[in-house]
Amino acid sequence: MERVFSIGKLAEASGSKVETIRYYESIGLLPEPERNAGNQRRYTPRHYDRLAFILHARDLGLSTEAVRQLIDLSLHPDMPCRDADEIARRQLEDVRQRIARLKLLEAELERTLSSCTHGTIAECKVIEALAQCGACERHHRPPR
Amino acid sequence: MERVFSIGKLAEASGSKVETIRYYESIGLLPEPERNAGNQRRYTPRHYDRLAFILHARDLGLSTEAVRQLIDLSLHPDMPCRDADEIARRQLEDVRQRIARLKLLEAELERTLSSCTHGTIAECKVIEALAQCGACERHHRPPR
DNA sequence: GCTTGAACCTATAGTGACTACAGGAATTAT
DNA sequence: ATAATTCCTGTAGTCACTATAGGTTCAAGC
Repeated sequence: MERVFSIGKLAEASGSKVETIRYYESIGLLPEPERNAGNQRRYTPRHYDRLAFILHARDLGLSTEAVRQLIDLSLHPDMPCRDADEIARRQLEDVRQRIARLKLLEAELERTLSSCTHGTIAECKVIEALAQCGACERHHRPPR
Repeated sequence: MERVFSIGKLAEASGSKVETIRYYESIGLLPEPERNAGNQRRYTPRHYDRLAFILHARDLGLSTEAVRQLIDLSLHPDMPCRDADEIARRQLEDVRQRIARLKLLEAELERTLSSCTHGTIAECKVIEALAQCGACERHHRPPR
């Protein structure tokens, strides 16, 4: 007999939530587990492994769609791994862009904050700075 | 007579979209503009300024709720600006955490990719690395 | 003045990735 | 045996938009 456990235990062990697990099942990322006599889900360590994979990949910022692709790939072990590699590479590209973008925002918020002298709203630089452009990336110009 | 312009022109000038502008009106971030004889919205430069403020703050990562708070604050110019300052400060904190988090992910993806030798899926390190923990921050341990 | 096509209108539904709730049934602890 | 907890399904809500349908108005060319 194999060790099985409830959805609550799986949630606890994986650091996720019961609802999230059911959600992953509903979108087909987690296989439907066996049920006990009372219709409750019974999970095996293989479910834990799959869930850990999903959670980790999501944590890394991959979309559920990317995760689905990786799972599909892993079910075809004799295919070349260029595709999995490509997914990771695209993700790295994306992460780097997000970092660069956030650093701009950080600088602008710092600038915004350092100019605040804690007077009244009327002379508050935070709101003023937010109303202006600074290192802003959107391309717009006031209507003439 | 004041210069007025259509929602399309406002979208173009601000670098946003017609639908987004109507959405901001619907959630009360943008005041309802006047309408012309044919029920079409006519905007003034003041609308442009407000919209630019919203878009810029959103760009900086503020939630629409935070933007709403800032707008409310700006309508009370004689209040102390500590509140506006606090909103920006919380946001900076948040941005810094996101950067730190993304840098961990970047390192892990780099590690993942550098170990890929382009064999078959069966020996692919990308999927393997994603299944494991590395610099992962979620707290979980396999079920015993 | 008329026609055509672009831009506008409202209302509703869809997105992603969950989260929360209602109203029960099953399990576990005492 | 009873009470508390956990589980079930199904539906609706979240955020910040985006898209679509089906209709009206506007601006330009003839």
